[in-house]
Amino acid sequence: MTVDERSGRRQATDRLGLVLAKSGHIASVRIRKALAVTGLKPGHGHVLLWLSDSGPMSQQALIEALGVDPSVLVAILNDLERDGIAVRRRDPADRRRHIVEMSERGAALVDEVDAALTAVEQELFVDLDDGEIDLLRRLLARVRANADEDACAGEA
Amino acid sequence: MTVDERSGRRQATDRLGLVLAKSGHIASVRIRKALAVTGLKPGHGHVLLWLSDSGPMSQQALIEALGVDPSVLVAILNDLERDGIAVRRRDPADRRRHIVEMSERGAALVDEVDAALTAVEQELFVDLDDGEIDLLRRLLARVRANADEDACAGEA
DNA sequence: TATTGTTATACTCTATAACTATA
DNA sequence: TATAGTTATAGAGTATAACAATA
Repeated sequence: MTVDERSGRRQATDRLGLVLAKSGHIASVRIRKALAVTGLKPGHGHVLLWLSDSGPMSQQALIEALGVDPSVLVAILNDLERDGIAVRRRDPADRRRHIVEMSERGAALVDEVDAALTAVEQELFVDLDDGEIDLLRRLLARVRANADEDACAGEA
Repeated sequence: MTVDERSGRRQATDRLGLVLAKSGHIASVRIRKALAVTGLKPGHGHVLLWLSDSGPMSQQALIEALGVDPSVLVAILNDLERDGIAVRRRDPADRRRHIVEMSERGAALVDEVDAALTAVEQELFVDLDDGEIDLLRRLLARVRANADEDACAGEA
């Protein structure tokens, strides 16, 4: 870490907050471009992956999983449903809830989404070995957990 | 890393590209909120830090440093100049160039920006020790370098 | 009264293309 | 002809607030 001798301040290139924001944005842009071949935007692909991993979910569960605003998820689901990729149906046990489910067409898209993401990751992390990739994943998961805790504490 | 047994696919929570994009966005949001007390937006604060670290710079140099589009930098500098935080002057050696410099008012703001960023970093990285923070910084710097190389190769 | 989902809307950030002036 | 900077504009992503339906 380089520290300026006059000010004793870390340089902008070393501010981890800025570095994380920048590299995250780079990843977002790459993902958006890679997913374009599937006709999906990042949030749409992300929802599809969750439905593929976890099966039918309520919108609330998806909101928590993706960490997005309810209005954002509604817009995503409107698109997915219009294109026949996912379906909303009322939960008979609680008619306020919508259960979201992949359609067959959605299931067919998952592999494309997966391949596009894998390609992006190979580009971005090309010179990291498996151990470093796993390390990065763990460190970022802890950052995310810290942020979630803060958010919960802030709400309470 | 968890792998689904049926599909052999990584779960969404383990896709490093998605994790990086998400944690980066969280950092962006935190930085934006923290900088609000200084009256600056993230890009504006970032420019100010670079001018503080490196002294007067051409707009081209700032464009490279921040990794933004020229039109984005112009908008930022218009704001900073309007608010008396930075000044543009023509380079006498090449009258196409603008040399950008902090004003005294800008210099006075740098410490506030620095403090706001430090506060965000303490929140986000609270449970990482110094070694882990440094590790994360190095890993992300390599990701950024990979992306820059790709971008250059793509342009050529 | 609280919760789930919806709509309308506005704001931030970023990118694209066409332009001016200087070299 | 190429480069530095500018402008206008459009798009993606997100957040806010007010709302309907159900519990």
